[in-house]
Amino acid sequence: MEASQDHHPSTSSRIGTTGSSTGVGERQRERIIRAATLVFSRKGYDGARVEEIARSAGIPKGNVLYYFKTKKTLYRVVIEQVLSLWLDALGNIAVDGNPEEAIRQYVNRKLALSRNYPEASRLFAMEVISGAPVINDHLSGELRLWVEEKGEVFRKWQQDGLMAKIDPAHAFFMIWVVTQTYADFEAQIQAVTGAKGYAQEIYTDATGDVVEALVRGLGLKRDT
Amino acid sequence: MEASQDHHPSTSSRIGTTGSSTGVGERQRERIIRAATLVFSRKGYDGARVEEIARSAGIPKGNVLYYFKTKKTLYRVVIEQVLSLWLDALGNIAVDGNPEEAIRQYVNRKLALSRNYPEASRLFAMEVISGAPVINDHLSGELRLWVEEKGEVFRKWQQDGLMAKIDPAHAFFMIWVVTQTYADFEAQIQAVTGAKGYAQEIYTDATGDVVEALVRGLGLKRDT
DNA sequence: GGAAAAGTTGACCATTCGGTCAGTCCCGGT
DNA sequence: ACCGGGACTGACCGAATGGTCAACTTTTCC
Repeated sequence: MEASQDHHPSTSSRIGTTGSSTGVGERQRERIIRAATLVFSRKGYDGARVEEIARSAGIPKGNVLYYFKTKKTLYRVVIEQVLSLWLDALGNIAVDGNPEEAIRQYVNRKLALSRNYPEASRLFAMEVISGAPVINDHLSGELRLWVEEKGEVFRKWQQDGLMAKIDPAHAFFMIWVVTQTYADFEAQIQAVTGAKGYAQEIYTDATGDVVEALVRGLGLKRDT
Repeated sequence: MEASQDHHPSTSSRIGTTGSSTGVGERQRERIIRAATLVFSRKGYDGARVEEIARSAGIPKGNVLYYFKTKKTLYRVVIEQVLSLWLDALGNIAVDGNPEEAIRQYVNRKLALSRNYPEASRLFAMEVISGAPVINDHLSGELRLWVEEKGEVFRKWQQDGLMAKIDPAHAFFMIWVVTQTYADFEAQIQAVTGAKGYAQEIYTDATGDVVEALVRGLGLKRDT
């Protein structure tokens, strides 16, 4: 909940309302953002059509452009929201406590994220595959710092013999990519497994195995 | 090397030539396919522009449409070529021999693939994230069969206590996604690690760690 | 050498796209 | 009742897009 950078309607008034509704068309804004996330996540920025976003939101195209002056503005807002969701979920990895439990929790948290917001995960993946033209700065800024910081924790664990000696950054890549697979490659997994009730079945089945495999792969031990 | 389904020029004559050049414009065809792979892998089908593909191939747009009647035809050819590359690389996992070595080889083979053909990997990822509208049949057909078949091998290993008890399909997902990360998420990895000579540094550094982590994660043992 | 086939090109067309805009609707305040 | 402004809409515009085509050049084959 942040990231506004546009035009006429925004979080400007909001003070003068009766007190109950938080902004009149604020609902519309979120409707549009939700629809845009969906379309952008499937087609990418260039492939997405404003009118399709509008249709998906159930409103005319003109109305979309009323809230977001340009397609690019809308994309920025959407992807920045997705990114902040992603970064928030990175959260804290408990420095103390035992590594195994810490990572187990972290993995589960990320797994839940891509289960609950698969479109967000896909949009993020799309952006990165496209070369991250929009969020590159965020990646080499905030994310990089986060990795360096948390990487130190990994290094400490490794020195204590509680974690396999893997370049911390690559350990993160491995965790991230594995947890996101089930959202990003849903189509492939669905095709291969022939799953019907995808959301429920797969996640429940896979979660356990995957977490264990990761913990094992990273050689995480319980602090004694 | 197959997959032609278009228009006038194709692998029609080829017999009558002097013997040296295998078709005159056959080079062009491949030029175009290479360029198309690049553009499609960054923008996806809808986002890619025929003219951009043409520019990337260094020829006028009209010439591209001469070899491939429509954008869709070109995309089909390109992605089917990528898919066959992918499926070929699946190759055989040695049924006998020790599991650890078998998977180690398999992972290394896939890792090499995404190092040598990162655009192919990205294009495949894009297609799947978009919902695999074109290759869905292939995935639920050939790929699914392959997984079921090779999954049996995994199950046998598991019964012999040579592999952790993970749903075989998910074991494959894990292997695939980890090996593809370095191609698909290159932008992110580059941003986070600040790597300059990406292609060389990262792959050399990561390969070892990743392979070990996977082998460990899948609980693979050497047959004794 | 010459004609047919294959290859190449820029001009051109219909459609679609992102974005603008004038005008309408709906609301609370006075 | 009336006003003013935010919310909304469909018609519209210029630019870009996928695709066609007729003219032209090159290659192939007898």
